[in-house]
Amino acid sequence: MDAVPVWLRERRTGVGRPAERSRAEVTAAAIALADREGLAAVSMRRVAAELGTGAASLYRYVDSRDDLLDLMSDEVAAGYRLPEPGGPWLPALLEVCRQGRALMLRHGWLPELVLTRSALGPHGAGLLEHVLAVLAAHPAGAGRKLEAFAVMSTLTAALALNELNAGSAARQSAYLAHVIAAGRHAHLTAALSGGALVPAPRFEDTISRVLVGLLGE
Amino acid sequence: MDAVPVWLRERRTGVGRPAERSRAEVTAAAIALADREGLAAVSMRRVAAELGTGAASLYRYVDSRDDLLDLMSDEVAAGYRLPEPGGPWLPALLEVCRQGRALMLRHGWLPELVLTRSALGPHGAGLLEHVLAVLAAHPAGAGRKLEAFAVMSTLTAALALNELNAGSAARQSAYLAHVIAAGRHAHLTAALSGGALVPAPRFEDTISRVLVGLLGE
DNA sequence: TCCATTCGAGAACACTGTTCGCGAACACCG
DNA sequence: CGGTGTTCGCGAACAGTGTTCTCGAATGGA
Repeated sequence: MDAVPVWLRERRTGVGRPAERSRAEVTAAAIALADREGLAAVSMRRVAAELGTGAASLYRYVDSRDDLLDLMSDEVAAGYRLPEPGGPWLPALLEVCRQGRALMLRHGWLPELVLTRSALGPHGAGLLEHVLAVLAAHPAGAGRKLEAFAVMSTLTAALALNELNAGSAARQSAYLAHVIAAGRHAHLTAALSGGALVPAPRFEDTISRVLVGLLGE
Repeated sequence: MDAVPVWLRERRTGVGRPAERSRAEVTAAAIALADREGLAAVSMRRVAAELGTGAASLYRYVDSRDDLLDLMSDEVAAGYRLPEPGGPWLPALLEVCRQGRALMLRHGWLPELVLTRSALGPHGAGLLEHVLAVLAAHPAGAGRKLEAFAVMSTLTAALALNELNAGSAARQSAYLAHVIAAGRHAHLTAALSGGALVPAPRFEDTISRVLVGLLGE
């Protein structure tokens, strides 16, 4: 099997008929479509239609739909604007998470990709490099630093997903209301009895606490 | 729109032709299929074939495939064997995570469902009730306790997913090796130069640190 | 000019989730 | 016993999906 990731299969030399489009162009079309109609709308046919071509043509640029999804993830990761590493590590990592959250809220389909598929391409590797640079002076081992990166990504995506779904959570609370009405589950009832009065912890506070727990003060 | 979750739509009264199967039977067939061939193999036609019926028949028990996925998640959550709440909260929560991890390793399709869809049914609500009971004496607010539950679930699922994908991560490391060979990314190179010598932090240690960071000592 | 090589894309294949409609099966009622 | 109301089973169909095959068209280098 050739386990070559998308990012290593490069364009052939200048021989033969030149391509009318680029991989970046296909990726951009897919992102635009996902932004507009969600990840489920990103089918090969619809992306191709977005470009005014046939579905089969996309396979000249991409091996599969999954490849295209990986390209989309990494392309969005190009949007980070990170300062030079330096200074205390916690604020630096929080800034990474803040920007990650902003990117995910702008592209509502991203959290799902980040959570279920963990492929990092060039921009993802650059982000990881930045995090490791920020933690360069930290005494923790490499394993724990890599884990901190994974936890940061996962939690940022999960919290962003919660924010995005906050509107359409009627189904959820409908059933929870029923559970409360049933009488059992005293603690659940107490926790939710405040209605919307339950103060949701703020994003940065949560991430901050988790990172401090993981890496020490 | 009737935003009624699956768990509220109950069987009608004893009038009319009786059903030949039960919702639990359909759920069990779907779980068996997913255990054997993965979540992608769980199509309405294949689940129906597992039961020896036609695909359309399943819609007598379930409104959609998504409903069936929610039923599968909650059914697995019935597998928790939780002791009576009491004693210090940290070991009690760690026990929950340990069992969650075991369930997810046994059902490799579960992490994806837990991460992307957060519907909790009867057993999920029971689990949340247990966690809240364990934290009953804890001074944190309800919002933070609910968040702790979400973080526990998310992190357990994400770490289990990593373990499950550890074998087929050749693609990933192939590209990272290329990135290292490229010369840039000094910190990434240093972090991974140990090869397999990088000690992966242990599951319980990670979860423990995160929970302590979130909820205090 | 020729040609190896690449690209574009229509057609086809094997699927998918879901709906419609009809015949069959049952519980109840007179 | 014969309806009758209601539900169930499910074949057929619809609108899509990812992917492969194939072949004509386009190109740069010789």
